[in-house]
Amino acid sequence: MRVTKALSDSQRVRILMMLRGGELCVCRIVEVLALAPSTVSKHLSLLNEADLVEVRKDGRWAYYRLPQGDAMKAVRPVLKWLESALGEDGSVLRDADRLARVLSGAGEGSARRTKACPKEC
Amino acid sequence: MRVTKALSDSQRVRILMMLRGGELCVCRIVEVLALAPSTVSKHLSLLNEADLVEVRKDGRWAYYRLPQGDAMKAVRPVLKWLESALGEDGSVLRDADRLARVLSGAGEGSARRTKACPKEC
DNA sequence: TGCTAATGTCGTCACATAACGAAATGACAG
DNA sequence: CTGTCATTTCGTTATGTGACGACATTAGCA
Repeated sequence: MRVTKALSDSQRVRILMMLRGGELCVCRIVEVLALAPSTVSKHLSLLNEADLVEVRKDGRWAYYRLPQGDAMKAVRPVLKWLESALGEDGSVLRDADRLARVLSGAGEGSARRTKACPKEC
Repeated sequence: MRVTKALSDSQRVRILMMLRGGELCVCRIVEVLALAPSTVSKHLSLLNEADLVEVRKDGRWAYYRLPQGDAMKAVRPVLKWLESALGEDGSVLRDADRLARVLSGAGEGSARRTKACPKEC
């Protein structure tokens, strides 16, 4: 039930869909979802408990990603189904858009953020 | 989200698992789950809205079953995954047991209930 | 025509959970 | 060591949801 409960919230599904493109720093997810950091953190920890995401901690930053290796095998069918069920859903598409803008560093003073969160997250 | 929300409750998952063996009358589901009829009815209507079950009304009885035909195609992957994830879960196994006993008409005064709900549901 | 029985609907209550802000944690910079 | 920043944890509040019982509905039967 942990998995289905984790999937029963739309914000968590949005996170999973965003992670299809690769790992993301918490702060970027916060930016895209426009929720309080503490709220996003809670969602991520629920997804983690359900083994739907993995964490990689690097310095002060935490990077979340879809499961890799063996763990991926268990989760793959679910993700595939999610994707087909709502892969082209409105909010998912909008998130992808916003994420692209966030990753390219739009809206900030200078051209920073090459790929990962540092420098300037 | 309707589907994932429908799957996020354990009673509803129990119902889906029970239906793998074929259609069931509401009263039998009530008997196995040991919940109030109104509660079970609500669960069934949620599953129905999520297109995870179909209804067949016959006289005063309502028989629920997993989707057939085209609808089945959309739901199949989900059911397959559910089955592999918790097909041999404790409560699911216990339900199968109780269901078998209910269907065979154990615990009643006489030998009724040949296959469908009438006579004596 | 009424009666009975099986489902479904509605209102209510208790509890789960998503959201926030405040404070704790842990890591790096000085 | 101290300060700062990203993240997490904690406590609170508002809303969502599962459970029940009471009642409405509908189908068959006397």
